Amino acid sequence: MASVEEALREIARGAEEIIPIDELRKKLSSGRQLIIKLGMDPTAPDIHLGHTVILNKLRTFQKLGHKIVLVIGDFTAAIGDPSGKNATRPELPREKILENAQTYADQAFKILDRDLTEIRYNSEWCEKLGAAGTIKLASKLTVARMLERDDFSKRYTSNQPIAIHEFLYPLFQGYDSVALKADVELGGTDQKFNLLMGRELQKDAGMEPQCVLMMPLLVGLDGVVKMSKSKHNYIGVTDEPRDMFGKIMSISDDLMWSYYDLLSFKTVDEIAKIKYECLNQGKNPRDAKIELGREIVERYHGKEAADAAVNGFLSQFAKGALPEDIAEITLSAQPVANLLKEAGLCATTSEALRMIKQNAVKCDGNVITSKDYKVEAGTCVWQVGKRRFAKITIA
RNA sequence: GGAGGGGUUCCCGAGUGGCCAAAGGGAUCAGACUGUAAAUCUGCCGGCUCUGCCUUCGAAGGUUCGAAUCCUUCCCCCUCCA
Repeated sequence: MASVEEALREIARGAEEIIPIDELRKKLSSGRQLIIKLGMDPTAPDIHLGHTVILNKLRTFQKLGHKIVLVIGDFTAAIGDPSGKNATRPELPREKILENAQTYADQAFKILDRDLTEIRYNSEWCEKLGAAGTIKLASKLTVARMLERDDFSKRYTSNQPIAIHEFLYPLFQGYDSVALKADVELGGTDQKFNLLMGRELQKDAGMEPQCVLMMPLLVGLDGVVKMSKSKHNYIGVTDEPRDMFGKIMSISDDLMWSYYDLLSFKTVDEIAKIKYECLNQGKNPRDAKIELGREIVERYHGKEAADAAVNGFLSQFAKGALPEDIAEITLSAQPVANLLKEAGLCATTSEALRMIKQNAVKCDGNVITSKDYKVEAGTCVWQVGKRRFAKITIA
């Protein structure tokens, strides 16, 4: 059994903020099994690397023997977490929410120990509240307090709509903590308001308030906003190995260091060493990125797939070779633009024509310069841009 | 309930009767340069049977030779007053 201080150091690693740290120390010292809560909003089915930052941290708690409770927000999903949003979220149909929740949980178990994890749906206790309970809950907070929230105040001052039900989200999330008697709740920094709500409601209910641990938000592939499904800047844990690796290779060097800190299982010292080598000893940052990519792909797909992804990448982009498995398709003779559309290389013929005009289309390595290019019978490898390939046979 | 402002192509945002597939910026995509990095430069940026044609400016009607722009009704958002 690790000492309390050791445990605390491990828990605090990479964390943005722990509120309040003294209470957490006290809870850890008590020797009892703590209830660690993580809420999940099942509005999108795929877990991406941004989510894993927190899941990795949950795993740390698991290793220390504490109990993880994943709260699937099937009830609150009807609201949609307004955190960090600048718009009201669309409502999801019930069956879609449950389906997402299932997929979500399955993916979480790529990281978490299934035997030490409990999954609860918050409709279990939220539905029992009924209208009367909800009104009582809503009485705990003032509108002024609610408008202190950064995302709400921004929307409010910029004349964006805020629906009343969005105010209920933090309250229900806080109520989850009451229902579960949570000791610690994890979340991203954007969850601060919601997480603290749990503390307030627990105090109000006369129980020991939970501690709050916030992890930094992982920045998405664009290098600007946080990784999220809706921004299309994410790396999903179910992404194909080659895709996953390619996405990691496409991030900027600055972003890479942030990914190292939040995603790598290497020790802080090991990461510092790699960084030093790149900055002072002429190590190519590309190689550091390859190492990171390999580690992450291996975590979700195994060593063999990781090796294949790395090698495929090197031969395709560093040496200019063709990728290994190119989709094969047989089509009838037709104008080039239509051919590219039919083969799925371009979304529309207009796009295909544009690509041709921009010298982005190649047939067996030769740039196609005219839309009037005569397609001949036989098999050729067609390429659009750097990464779209198809082997087309003209019947 | 009253008064006023507003809904434009992925996003922001110009556009008040023809020169509008619609300025400008962002994102995406492509080309150059590279480490498929970033930055930078260039181009593209509704669709099609592509020197032309078709569909688009909250929705539906209408006026007009011609409407994103004018009129009518409806839907939605915001602000102030009550």
